[in-house]
Amino acid sequence: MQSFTEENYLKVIYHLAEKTETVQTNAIAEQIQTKPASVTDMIKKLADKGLVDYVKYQGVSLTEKGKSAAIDIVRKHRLWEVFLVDKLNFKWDEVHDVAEELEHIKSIDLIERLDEFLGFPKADPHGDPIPDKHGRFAKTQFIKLIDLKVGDSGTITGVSQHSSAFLKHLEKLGLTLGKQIHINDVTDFDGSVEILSSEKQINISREVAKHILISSNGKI
Amino acid sequence: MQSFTEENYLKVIYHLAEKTETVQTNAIAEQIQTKPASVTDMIKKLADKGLVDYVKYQGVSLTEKGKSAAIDIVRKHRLWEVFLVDKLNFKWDEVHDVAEELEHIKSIDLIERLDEFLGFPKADPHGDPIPDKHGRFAKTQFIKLIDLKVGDSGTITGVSQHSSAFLKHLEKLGLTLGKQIHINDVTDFDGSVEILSSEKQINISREVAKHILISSNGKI
DNA sequence: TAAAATTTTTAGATTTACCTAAAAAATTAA
DNA sequence: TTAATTTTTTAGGTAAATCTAAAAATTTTA
Ligand SMILES: [Mn+2]
Ligand SMILES: [Mn+2]
Ligand SMILES: [Mn+2]
Ligand SMILES: [Mn+2]
Repeated sequence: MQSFTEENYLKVIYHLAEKTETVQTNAIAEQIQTKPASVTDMIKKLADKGLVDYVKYQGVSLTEKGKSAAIDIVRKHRLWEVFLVDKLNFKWDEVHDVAEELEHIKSIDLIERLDEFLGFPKADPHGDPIPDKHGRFAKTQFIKLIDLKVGDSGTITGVSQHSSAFLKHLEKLGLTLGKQIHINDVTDFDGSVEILSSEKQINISREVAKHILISSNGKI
Repeated sequence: MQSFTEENYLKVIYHLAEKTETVQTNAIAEQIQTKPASVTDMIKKLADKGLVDYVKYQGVSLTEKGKSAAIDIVRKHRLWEVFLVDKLNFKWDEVHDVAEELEHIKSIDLIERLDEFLGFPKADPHGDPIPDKHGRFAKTQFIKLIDLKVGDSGTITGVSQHSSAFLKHLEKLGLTLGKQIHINDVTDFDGSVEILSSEKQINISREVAKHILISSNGKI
């Protein structure tokens, strides 16, 4: 069994490993909001427990055991987010911090029953996939909105930025999960994107377009 | 804001104070499963924070601030227990340990929304009253089953022992919350009680009878 | 490839919540 | 009302998770 703190390290390493094979001390420190020296200490501890592979100065990666522990925490986090949105009527920008706490509750029974209560959801309120109880989940193939071409269309199925500010902004623009969009134009001047959604013309900045994930249904 | 550990101390002191005005160091140690020396340390800390009144060698009591913090934790504990039983189909003997963890989740919003989702319940699965958001709740006037006389009858509305073994035993006897009971006889030999419930004759030991709480409707 | 910059680790402290052992105070019994 | 017992506190220490400052390794730049 891992401590609250160890679990947070595992989860952060797991997410960082989605970008780079081996994860750097400084990157972990930034995510955990702690100092690199503290990260080194904890990495050693996790290595002793067989949860990460670690070579001094070379970065860390999760072992199978560590990865499975991390996925378990991700599963809990996302299921709790679904609970908060579907059952307690939280907005999608309000759930992350509470889920950060709830994900550490230790009870296998609890999470299996919660999963059932929620109807075995496949994705959380931000479109992220929810691993099943064996840690299995489909690797979703999303395209960033920014990478679509003029004339392409698709459905918003995820976001790659979970900050409240960003999510509130999308909400205001009406760009929520499940919405159909069509690329009308890309502005030469600033790279901003003109899209059509729910029969409305919306202009979004490059920065916003980068973090909207689309399951494309190709050209109309 | 209190730490997880401080919250546990406050809650334990609150419950112990229901029996004795001022709470002893050893009593706290036993509940928290720790050593008296550790309790003394923590009591000093709580006193510094203005959560308890403490005179060396004289025991502790909660200040208004401490009491309100304790009631807040009790509220959370009991609401989560209702959630586990009503929504996730846990049995009444399975919820306590999970609720011990859930009660420490920090989010005012979460607990208010949970309360609403559950329909503002007034009592938890063991019949214990749930304080409202201002910490107010009716002091329930229960009578112990053991204190009833032959010929009395009433409704089971609570238990004063929350161990899984005890609750499972009651379940098996069919003595759950809301059940009507009638005292048929008290055995001279061992003080065991003959009761009538759901048209069945049941014999319960003194020990069991001590921990069943009845809202009496007097003699039939 | 040597110097500079960056990243990572070590060394030594700190804080929180514990512990054991021994001293002190309070309570109970003789 | 002493003596014995019990309760509580103090003193001194430990483990987990932090920190700062400085040293060491690696990477980048010139
Ligand atoms: Mn989240
Ligand atoms: Mn999410
Ligand atoms: Mn309980
Ligand atoms: Mn209860």
